[in-house]
Amino acid sequence: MKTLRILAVDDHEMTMLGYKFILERIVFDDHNIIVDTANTYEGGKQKIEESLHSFKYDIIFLDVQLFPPNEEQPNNGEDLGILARKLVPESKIIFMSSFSDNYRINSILKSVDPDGYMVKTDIDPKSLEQAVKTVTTQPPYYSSKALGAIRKKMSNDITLDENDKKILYHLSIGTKTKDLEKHIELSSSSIENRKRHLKSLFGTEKENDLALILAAKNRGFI
Amino acid sequence: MKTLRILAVDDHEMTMLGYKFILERIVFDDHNIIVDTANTYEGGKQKIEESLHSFKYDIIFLDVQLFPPNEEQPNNGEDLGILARKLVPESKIIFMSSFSDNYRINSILKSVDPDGYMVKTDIDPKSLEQAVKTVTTQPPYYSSKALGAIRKKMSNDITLDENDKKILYHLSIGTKTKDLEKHIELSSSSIENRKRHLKSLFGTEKENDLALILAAKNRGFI
DNA sequence: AGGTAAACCCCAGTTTTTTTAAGGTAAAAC
DNA sequence: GTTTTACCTTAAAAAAACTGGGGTTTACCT
Repeated sequence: MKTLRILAVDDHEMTMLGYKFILERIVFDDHNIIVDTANTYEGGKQKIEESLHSFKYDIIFLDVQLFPPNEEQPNNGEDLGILARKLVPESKIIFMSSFSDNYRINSILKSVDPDGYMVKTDIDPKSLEQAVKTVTTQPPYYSSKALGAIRKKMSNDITLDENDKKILYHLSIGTKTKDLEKHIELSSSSIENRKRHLKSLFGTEKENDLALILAAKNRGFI
Repeated sequence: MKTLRILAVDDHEMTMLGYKFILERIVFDDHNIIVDTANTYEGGKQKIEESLHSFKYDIIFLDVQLFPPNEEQPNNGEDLGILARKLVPESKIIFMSSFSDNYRINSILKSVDPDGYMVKTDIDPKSLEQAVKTVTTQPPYYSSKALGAIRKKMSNDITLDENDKKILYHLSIGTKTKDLEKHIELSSSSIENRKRHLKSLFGTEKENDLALILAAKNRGFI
């Protein structure tokens, strides 16, 4: 009887209890599943560091958003993922996130390259079980909505560089064109040029910014 | 009792019989599964065209390689996929292929954006069943090895243009540098520059071409 | 070992693309 | 009704990519 150790980090106490309840009831070969939990960045970090000197977690579930969006917290789930990768590279990391937007998914897939990514609305006992099993045998596991987003990106032949992506992202969250230069290392006319270029790429010439971000969203870039 | 109609196209008669045998035995809600088969591009095309006037196929399984690699055939599974998309856009298309190399996977994901992609070594009764169910309810379905390839691509931030990809691809199939100009619309010195640039991108400066294509393979580009 | 072809490297000139600044117009916001 | 913002044009500067011409090194063949 092997023991499969899981750490789940989510800021909502209740949902985490749900995960723990479901995960520990998974029947998986001759494995005994034990779930630890934490509900802050610091708490998760501590659990991982403690584990270094004893057992190590086989799977770490991480909520991307460890704090309410309005609170300006320095560290989120993504940072904890990066830290975990460094401390315990052999642990499988599965991200959970409520948004299925491509910008964040892409950012996470690049920065930590997790062994799994689940959009929260896809999470249920069945998918959690599937995730645990897939990730331990042949990662990665991506939940249905995540796969949909990934599919959009893969079926796309438009390639954008970092500046283009930043422009799209900032526009999508409501940043005004005139304020873009504060976030992107380019002159205002360059940004305008790129915006024009982007609109032609996405077939929204002579339309407004909303049409552009809508098109970019449809194609899976935001 | 609904009827789920499946068309499977593969040039190996025997493997196709296997698919038919397994697919028709899948228990899926109150569905009755019927599998038609074809073993050539022409045969598949004909079946699809016939279906236009009666029922339509719910799922079409397509072997990417419909002919032995040495035979110079004009049409392969990819072409049949493009045709099928045009004739019956509502049919789900699942590609099967023996190679898991990214170059081909990417090409197919872009040209037809199939609802499923299965690497042949991943195919077994269980995965076939999973593919049928996933594709009918919430596509896409990608088999384990395909997901591995997709993961590699998603997790890296190197963006290459068409010429770079062509150079990598041709180098990987053994094309000599001096012959590259026949396949790519660039001068020989441009190709050399790009090769140098590629080697620096992949961290294989001052190494030979083998190191470059190995690195590119590892990162999921070939 | 000698000879040859391919791979590789470097440079200088050219073309192409990107960036930048400056100035103007039309629409929207206040 | 004035100010702000978005958008466009132009021209010049800078950066990046391409090209043709050198050359040297490496690999392979007999």
